[in-house]
Amino acid sequence: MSTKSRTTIAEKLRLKSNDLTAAERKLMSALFANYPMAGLTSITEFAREAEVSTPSVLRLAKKLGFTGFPAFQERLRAELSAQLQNPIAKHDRWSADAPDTHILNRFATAAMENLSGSLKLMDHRSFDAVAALLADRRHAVLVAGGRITHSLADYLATHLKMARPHVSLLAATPTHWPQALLDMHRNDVLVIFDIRRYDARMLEFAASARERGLKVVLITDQWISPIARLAVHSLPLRIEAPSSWDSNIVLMFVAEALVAATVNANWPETQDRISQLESLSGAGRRIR
Amino acid sequence: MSTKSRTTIAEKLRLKSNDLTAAERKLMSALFANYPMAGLTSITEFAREAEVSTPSVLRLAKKLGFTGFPAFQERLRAELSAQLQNPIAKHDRWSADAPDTHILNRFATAAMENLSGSLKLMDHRSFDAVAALLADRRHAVLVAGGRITHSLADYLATHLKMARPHVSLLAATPTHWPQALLDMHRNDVLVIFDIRRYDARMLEFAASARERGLKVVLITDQWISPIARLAVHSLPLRIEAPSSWDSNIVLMFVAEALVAATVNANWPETQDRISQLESLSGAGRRIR
DNA sequence: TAAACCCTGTCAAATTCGTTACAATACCGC
DNA sequence: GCGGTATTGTAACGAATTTGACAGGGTTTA
Repeated sequence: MSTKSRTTIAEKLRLKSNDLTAAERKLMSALFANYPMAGLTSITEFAREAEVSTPSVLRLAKKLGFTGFPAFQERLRAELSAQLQNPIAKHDRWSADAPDTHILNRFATAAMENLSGSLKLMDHRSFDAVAALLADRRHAVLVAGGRITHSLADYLATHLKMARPHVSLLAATPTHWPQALLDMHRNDVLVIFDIRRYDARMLEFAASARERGLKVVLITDQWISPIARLAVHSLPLRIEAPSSWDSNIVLMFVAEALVAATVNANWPETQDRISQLESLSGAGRRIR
Repeated sequence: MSTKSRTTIAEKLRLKSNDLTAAERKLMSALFANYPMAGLTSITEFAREAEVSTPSVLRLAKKLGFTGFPAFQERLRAELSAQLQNPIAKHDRWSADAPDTHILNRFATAAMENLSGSLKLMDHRSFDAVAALLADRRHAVLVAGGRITHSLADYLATHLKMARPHVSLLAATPTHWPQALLDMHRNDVLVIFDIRRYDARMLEFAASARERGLKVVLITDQWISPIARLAVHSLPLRIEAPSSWDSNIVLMFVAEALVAATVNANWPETQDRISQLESLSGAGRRIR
């Protein structure tokens, strides 16, 4: 991306260190003492820190080729920002020979940004709390999704069913929703996927579920569905994509991570359950 | 060092995330997208970045308990400064404060490796060829998935249906499969998701489809399903995960990218189709 | 030693920033 | 529907910052 990686301010300073004046050296050493944070305050404070006058700071900035102090500061910020980026974010080329503009690469970049953005947005303690709810076998779990997210709900339910009993998937058709609540009881868990174009009927359903005493867990986007107010835990995620639709990859990411956490929480029983499942389905039909 | 480790702004935000207003969420999201640098510019620029007004920024700062924006900013700088001092904090930037061993971070790493591995494994020309097949409206498309991948097939079919006509999803139950072929003709396209624990019945089904003259497209894992021998195009992907199951995130990635490519290939018609869809579903029921 | 030059700080003008007050809008319950 | 509350943006004000002009002081060179 940024093939033209310009020299950093630190380098520039070292290069020019020989023809710096006394006041400028003071500034340089003050900056290096706490690089680059010292330069990110106001020009006044930076000057006071280095015990020089404000115009001296300005002169240094101009000497380094900037139009003014704000420009100098912006460069410092950019440097730091680049340095803070995820190591993984620094990919040169995703797909060996496809151009950067190829849709695969554009999607890969978006997916990556969504993923790291989501991890920053999401509270890992909420995640742990949700995983704990899902791991508690005393209470049933119902998984719900809207028009787009129904297949995600399906995915989560399918995997959860392998890990524990009493897991069900809410039907795709709203007319069947009320009866789903019939078999759910107080403190059972309802996991809802709801992303923008928030579904009004899903909100109503969540409200009835909550009235019945269910614990509502919400997996939503960065704009956060109104269901959040009813939920005991909300996991907000980033879902932007370079297309007409959003990308639901991070939803699946969370679904998989939740399943893994659930499995880990109760490994012995789960292992037993899985091996039983193996023998049951293995007996049914032999491959090849 | 930080004996008085006060809560970070990131934590404060997450704690309050449930009673933030829409504008405040925009700010939160913008801040996390580039944390904490986004908040270290002027209030004006930060507001513009998040697409809210400057007073909204101020209100958020006050809501978090600061006397004003400069106080808020100073705290961000202090955090950053502390973080830069200890190198350990640097790497663990995935989920702001979760340890590297946390399952979220382990999964994120795996997902990224799978993604970049898949892009290297996959030939982008095959991808383009598949996208072209899906974009050709003269031929119908049938999407199929096995026990685990059925929800992925569902996902792809749901999105493809929005982009073009004549898309169907193969039922989850194998007994219904034969009749699905009845309505398919020569040169129609069959997209199959098949990952390890390859399904023998799916192989049979692919064989009959091919006999009938369908073009089989396979989306599979790095060990490559036997269906590949019958397929005109195969997209092999990496699906390893730090859990008992594989990760199907990259399958969804490919599904989304294929949809985007299909849409792009035929934008005018698709746009028309989507707006028709909008008005139809809007007319059908009014929200609230 | 004196003059020329460079460096540095003080001061004030211009700009930008942060803040407050107020009005418009959206949202909610009845 | 309708009134009340909450939320958001616009506009204006005061404060702080940035910048340019100027003058004092130090150093070098003839």
